[in-house]
Amino acid sequence: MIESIFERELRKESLFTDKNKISPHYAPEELPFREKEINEISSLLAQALKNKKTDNLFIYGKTGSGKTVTVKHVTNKLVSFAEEKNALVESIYINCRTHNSKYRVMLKLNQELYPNENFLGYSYAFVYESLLEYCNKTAKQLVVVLDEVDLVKDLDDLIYALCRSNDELKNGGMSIIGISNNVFFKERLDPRTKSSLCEKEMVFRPYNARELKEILKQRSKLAFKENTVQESALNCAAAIAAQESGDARTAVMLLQRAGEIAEEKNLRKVGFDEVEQAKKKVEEEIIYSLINSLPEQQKLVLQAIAWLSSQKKGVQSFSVNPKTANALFSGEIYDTYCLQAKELGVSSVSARWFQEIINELEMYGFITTMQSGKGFRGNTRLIRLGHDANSILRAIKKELN
DNA sequence: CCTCCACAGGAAGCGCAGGAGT
DNA sequence: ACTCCTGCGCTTCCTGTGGAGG
Repeated sequence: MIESIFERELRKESLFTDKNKISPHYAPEELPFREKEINEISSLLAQALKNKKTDNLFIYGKTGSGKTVTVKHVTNKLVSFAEEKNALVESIYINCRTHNSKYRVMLKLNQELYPNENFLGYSYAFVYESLLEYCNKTAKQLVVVLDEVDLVKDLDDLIYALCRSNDELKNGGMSIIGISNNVFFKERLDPRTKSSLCEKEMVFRPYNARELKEILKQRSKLAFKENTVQESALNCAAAIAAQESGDARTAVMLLQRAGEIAEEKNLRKVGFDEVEQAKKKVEEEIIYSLINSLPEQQKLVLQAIAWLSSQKKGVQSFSVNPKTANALFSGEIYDTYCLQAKELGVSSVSARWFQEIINELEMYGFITTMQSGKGFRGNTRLIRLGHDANSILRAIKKELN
């Protein structure tokens, strides 16, 4: 029985030559349609090779527009070039989703710089000092890449500390590259932080359908066997991803899943239909992985929001203002959240902390909020779900069993 | 105009955990 | 083994804001 399954799987002819190369994590050698950006970042970072501090750079653009992969590409080249020329340059990449406070970022920096030592439990001041010491001792230029920088809670303090360190250092220096996919994030920054972080700025335009198709073509050559991917599949995946705000990650995932579906069906080629089928799968996967990383209380609040918006009936019919159509008041969300938590036998947080959760959910892009403005309940926020309510409910249910 | 409602968000502080110093 | 320290999630308390309604 089991052997026959193994047997069948073994005999199945794979469509892939190297499946890894069509996964969203794979960084190809060539980054099409980003030559201009690569050149700009390179000439900026070249200053570090001359042992000068480079201007801080702030990059924003929607998800899947190639920000992270471009920056990583350039910094990798920079470091290997520096090694060849004996220049004192080091680059550190930090994802602020997991390192979301100035302390955690500092900690991570030190752990990268001193891989054999443990800094857990030391005070912030100590960790900061040891970072300075590293620069002073080695006289290196550090390029610190802060990905998803908008998720750092005390970002003003962090940027201030990193910038100020340059004044305290006798040797070496520190430059920051901040990456964010939140367009409004910059406007909310403290003016001082803004001016120090955004010395140079870059916007990554989303890819259009034609560019996405080229990217997919390039990737499919690497990952699939020859002539296994039909033109129609590429077109379809590119079109879907272009609609989803030009996200190359989605495009690549679509083709990957479509390939798997085609294999399951024992097809020789990946076509239009497989991509169509992959679409639903990918959408759910993206939502699921986003929700997966959320703490329990945030999941519960999100569940309440999703539940309310799926239940919402009739109310929007007499809301004259299109701004408020389909939107929820934070008060009603809090009540539902408390109720649902009680039903599950879980404790709920205070109304104050609930506000913070709403803010976090907004930062992660699950919801959009706006000030109520004229005509509605004074000073309150209108909250709207950014994704399909039912998919979110399903994903959370899966999470909470 | 005044008061109340419903909310946003700042400030202070509390308990816990994990580590350092002794 | 103990005390002290720090970060962190969270609560409590408080002030501010703008519409609704008398």
